[in-house]
Amino acid sequence: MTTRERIVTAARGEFAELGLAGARIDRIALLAGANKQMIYHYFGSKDGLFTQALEAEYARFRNAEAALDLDPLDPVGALDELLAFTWTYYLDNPGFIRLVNSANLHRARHLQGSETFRHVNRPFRSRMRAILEKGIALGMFRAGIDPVQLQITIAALGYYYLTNQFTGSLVFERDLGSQRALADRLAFNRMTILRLVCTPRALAKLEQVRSAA
Amino acid sequence: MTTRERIVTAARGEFAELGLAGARIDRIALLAGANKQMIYHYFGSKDGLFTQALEAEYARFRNAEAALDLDPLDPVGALDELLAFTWTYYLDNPGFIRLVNSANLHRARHLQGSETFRHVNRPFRSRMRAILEKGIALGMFRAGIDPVQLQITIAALGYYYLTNQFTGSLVFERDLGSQRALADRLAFNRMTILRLVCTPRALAKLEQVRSAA
Amino acid sequence: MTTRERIVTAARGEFAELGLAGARIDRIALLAGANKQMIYHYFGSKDGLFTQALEAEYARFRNAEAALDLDPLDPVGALDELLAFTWTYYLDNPGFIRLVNSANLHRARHLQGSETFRHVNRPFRSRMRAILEKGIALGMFRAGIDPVQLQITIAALGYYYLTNQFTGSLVFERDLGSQRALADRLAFNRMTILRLVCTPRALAKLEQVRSAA
Amino acid sequence: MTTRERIVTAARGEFAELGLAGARIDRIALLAGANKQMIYHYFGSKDGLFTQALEAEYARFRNAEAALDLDPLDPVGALDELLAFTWTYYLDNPGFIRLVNSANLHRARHLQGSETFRHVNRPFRSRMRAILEKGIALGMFRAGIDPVQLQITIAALGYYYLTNQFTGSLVFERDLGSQRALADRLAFNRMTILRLVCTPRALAKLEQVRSAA
DNA sequence: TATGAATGAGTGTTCATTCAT
DNA sequence: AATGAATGAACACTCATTCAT
Repeated sequence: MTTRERIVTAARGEFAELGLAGARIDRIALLAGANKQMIYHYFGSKDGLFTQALEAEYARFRNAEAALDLDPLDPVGALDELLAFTWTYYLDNPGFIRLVNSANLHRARHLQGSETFRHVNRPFRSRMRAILEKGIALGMFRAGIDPVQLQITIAALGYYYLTNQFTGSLVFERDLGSQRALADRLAFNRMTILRLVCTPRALAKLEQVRSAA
Repeated sequence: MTTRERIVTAARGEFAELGLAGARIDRIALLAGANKQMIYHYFGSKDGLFTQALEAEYARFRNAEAALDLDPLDPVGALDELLAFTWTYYLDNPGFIRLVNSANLHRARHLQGSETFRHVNRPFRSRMRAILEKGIALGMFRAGIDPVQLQITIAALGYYYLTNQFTGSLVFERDLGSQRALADRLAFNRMTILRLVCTPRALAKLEQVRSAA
Repeated sequence: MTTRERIVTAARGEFAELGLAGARIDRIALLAGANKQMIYHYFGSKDGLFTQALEAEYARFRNAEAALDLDPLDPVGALDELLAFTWTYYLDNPGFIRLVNSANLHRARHLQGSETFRHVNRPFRSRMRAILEKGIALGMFRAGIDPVQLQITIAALGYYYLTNQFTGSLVFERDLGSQRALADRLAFNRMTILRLVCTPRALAKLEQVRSAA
Repeated sequence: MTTRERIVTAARGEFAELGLAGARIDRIALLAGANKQMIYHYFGSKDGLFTQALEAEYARFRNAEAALDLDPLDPVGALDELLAFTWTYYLDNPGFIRLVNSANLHRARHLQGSETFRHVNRPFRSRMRAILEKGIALGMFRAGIDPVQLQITIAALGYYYLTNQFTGSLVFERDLGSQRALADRLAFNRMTILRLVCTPRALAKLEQVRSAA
């Protein structure tokens, strides 16, 4: 790994853990095994580094998403897979949601001009539309669902649960982070999405199958 | 308002805007029209102030929620009202979700020992259960829905959309904060929750009513 | 002395010795026996401190100048006294000319908006005019001499010699800073000014007196 | 121009503008279109470069001065020409006086051992003596004037005015840098020098000529 | 209850300089 | 002759916190 890459990696961790204001340039340099000045050489400023850490984090997420092969699946399976992938990615990469939160604390100002960010996110907007259309054609999905709202909803169900699990665990006096709780939540989210998207008939069939199992 | 109250008010704003690390004690004192030393006198430290700002913010939210009179409503109406209230509260009090995010960035460490926090949140856990049970009894709601998961889901659908509207607007190249977009989202969330909770029969009736209108 | 005064005193020395860019805030604080933060508390920035150091330095100079009692002297004596005072002040306060040089390196930008600076310098512009007029009335001074040019010239003769004595000593391979050299220069400057200002008749008389002595 | 020359040229500008401490090696390299390392290769250090920039600056001045052909002029004309040249050179090369000031801020330490500097300045010390002697022989100049003091005085009258024009303009609330003010100053300096040097008789004749014109 | 002065440790950033090629 | 990567020490400036009153 080049020095530059090591710095970005360290930065992703530090910013995710402590936010932009809480992160320390010194610590990032130390973690990256690099000199502090190199950070300024490559990224210009703490904000510049934050921008690039965000870009890198998003690129990783979108690359993993792109690696999903949904084509062989039927629409319900594809939706399911997307939901599961999103959930699992959030779980396995807690830094991602933390960084996204930090980006939004600053109203995404660090990504405003970023071509990289735009470019990395664009491909994923047509995918959901295709799945929905296929499902409608097969009579499995209800018509009239906005793919953007659906995508946001899939993200929301997992993201909110995980990012707010700490206050949530206190509010509900229940450990939202246990293995059991996590599994339950995934199942609940699956149900939420299917009931939202599927036609009553398709839903009935799905529930028959499940209760048979 | 007492000096102490003015400090907490200023702190809620400052912490919401900039996070714990980004907030400045000096600025809070200035905003509160108070002496810096007063902050230490009343709250001991920046973290102590952060804790109390969080407690106050949550108390406000729960008080507003408590003021909702759901009793005269049928279960669907009650659920609807709860959803709308949550959404509207988030919209009107953007500081709330920003502060909660900051609390979670620090893994809710500042609320761990807080009796106030526990006390303020407790009443609201039985409410959802009551609504669900009433709905089930009337044949309107499906059985087997975990009230905690439902409550989390209602929050998630609005919270995620609003807190991530900045990155979201860039990702989807669509202004998620416009009046139109906000109204659309609320409608979408209502649909999501009703399809999740209602029996197929109740749903069909609801949709009949709506298409008639 | 208050902390504030000690800081200004230390700053005058440090800036005079090393210029604005070469001066070190740390060292000024140390020299002043003060905390670094106090400098920012009182002066806002290094540039702010530089401005106030300049103002203080000029104020000292103008105060010393104001203390001169020229009224009992005849015009030649007054001019002489002014010349000698200027020279001696420069010699005894080498920081003054060094600081003025630094101010001019920055094109006096630090004094541009300074009311203090303006206020401190204003009284001294009418003094020279009065001396000249008195001398002309007595037939001792030539008419038509611009008091501003004269004042600048008096300053120039001493200032340039002293501020450039280091390169000058190398250029002329002669120690311009020795006691003897300094005395010679003052005498030379006196001669320069008198020949510039006095009428031939007054000059002749002066030279008679001197050669008699 | 060789890289080395481009570096020295850039350095003269940068040091003149910002002083030794304010100058930036990076900027000099950039301005020179050279690599930073080249500076260290050729000059060893920032101080080394400063020394050579000073030497080059002085050499340019002395070369221009050497190009003056004073021989055909009478002593008054020669003195006049020297005064005008000095003034004009300062005006056209503001970097010169700024650099000399910087050299003196550091007490000429950078030129202490410089053979180049010594060598470049030596020829000019006999010139003034020759002019004075010629003037005395012709009965135009007073005897007993130290040529070194005279040379310093000629420099002082222009140099001080120009280098301190920024504080001066504020002190006198008059723009010392306007075309008009500059012309006035040159005339005043000419007068100062002539009255200093010329015999009363020569002066009287000069003034007759002028008032006739 | 309130205040202004003071502080030590640190914060992002910059600098002249050197290394490896 | 020339370069890009790297560095350690320092830089102006800031912060949460405490002291003295």
